[in-house]
Amino acid sequence: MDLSIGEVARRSGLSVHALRFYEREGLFANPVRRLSNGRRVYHEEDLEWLAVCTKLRSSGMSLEAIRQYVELARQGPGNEHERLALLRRHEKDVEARIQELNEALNVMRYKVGIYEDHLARGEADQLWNPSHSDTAPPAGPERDRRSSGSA
Amino acid sequence: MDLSIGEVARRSGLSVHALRFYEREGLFANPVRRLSNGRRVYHEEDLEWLAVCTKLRSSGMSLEAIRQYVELARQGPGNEHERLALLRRHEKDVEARIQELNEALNVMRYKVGIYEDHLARGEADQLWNPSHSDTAPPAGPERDRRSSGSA
DNA sequence: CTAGAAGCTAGAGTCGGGTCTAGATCAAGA
DNA sequence: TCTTGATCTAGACCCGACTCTAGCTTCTAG
Repeated sequence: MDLSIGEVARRSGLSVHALRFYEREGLFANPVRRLSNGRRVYHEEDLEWLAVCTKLRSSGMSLEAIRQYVELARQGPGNEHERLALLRRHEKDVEARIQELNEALNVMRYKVGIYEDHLARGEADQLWNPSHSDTAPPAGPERDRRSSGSA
Repeated sequence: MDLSIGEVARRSGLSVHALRFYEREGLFANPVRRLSNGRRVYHEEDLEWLAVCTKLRSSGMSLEAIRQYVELARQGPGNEHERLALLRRHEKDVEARIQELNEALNVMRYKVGIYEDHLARGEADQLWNPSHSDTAPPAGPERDRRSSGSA
């Protein structure tokens, strides 16, 4: 039932380096125990916690925020509202980020659409000429006809 | 019509440092000209290009990718397919990123929901007890009843 | 004329999140 | 026994994207 650091690395997708680093940074929910020879011992629940961690990381949550979260959890019951607040705050951040990405996506799709149109019509040589406006995105920053923010 | 670096910084939201840095990195569509005293001169179109740049940046496109893009554009007509490919590639990346964020969001919402439920029922003291399972997210990694990946 | 703001360059520093190295120890198999 | 491979620690290094500093010049208002 005991897992070596190598095994955990393999199964979590993190490197052994990263695992030791996470430990130093206080990111483990339970302290990592050692064998008498000094080697680290992990268990299934560490893997589960790491899975949660990497999910949070993949959403852009900083190691610092994760550390705060585990610290609250380690203090035991009584601070659930704080933990909830922390999660909710990050939830808002992620929503905002998705929003931002979608906006950028709109701009890019607009530009891609223009490229495709012009290429399809064989007008590509006109397209890259400054003073030929093609850049105003749906709700973009360009304001009139004579601009070359293109490319 | 000429703009100083300070003016451009103010209007673009980038710092003067960043503007000089971007220039060194070859991110300007047109080379930045200088006054006889050595000072940089910008124009409206630079501002427009910077707006596009910052939009791409905000979507996570690296300066390196942006540099590749402007280099293609600077080479003039003939490589439109490459530019299109570059944009499309990044579009795919952004879509994947949004997907990833949404997945993390689902996990977080699931956890937040649990916190709320239990808090509402005043069962908070039970909630943080390992061996009390509450963590399996909609399609998460946990596989059975006896785990403590919680917190 | 002078102070202060703004610009210039080259290069150093920062920060987050790891990654890698050196040098030592330890365990298992041929 | 000897080798191979996994592990250990402390600490150096990396990368991207800036940010800031030092030391100097140049413009502008009073």
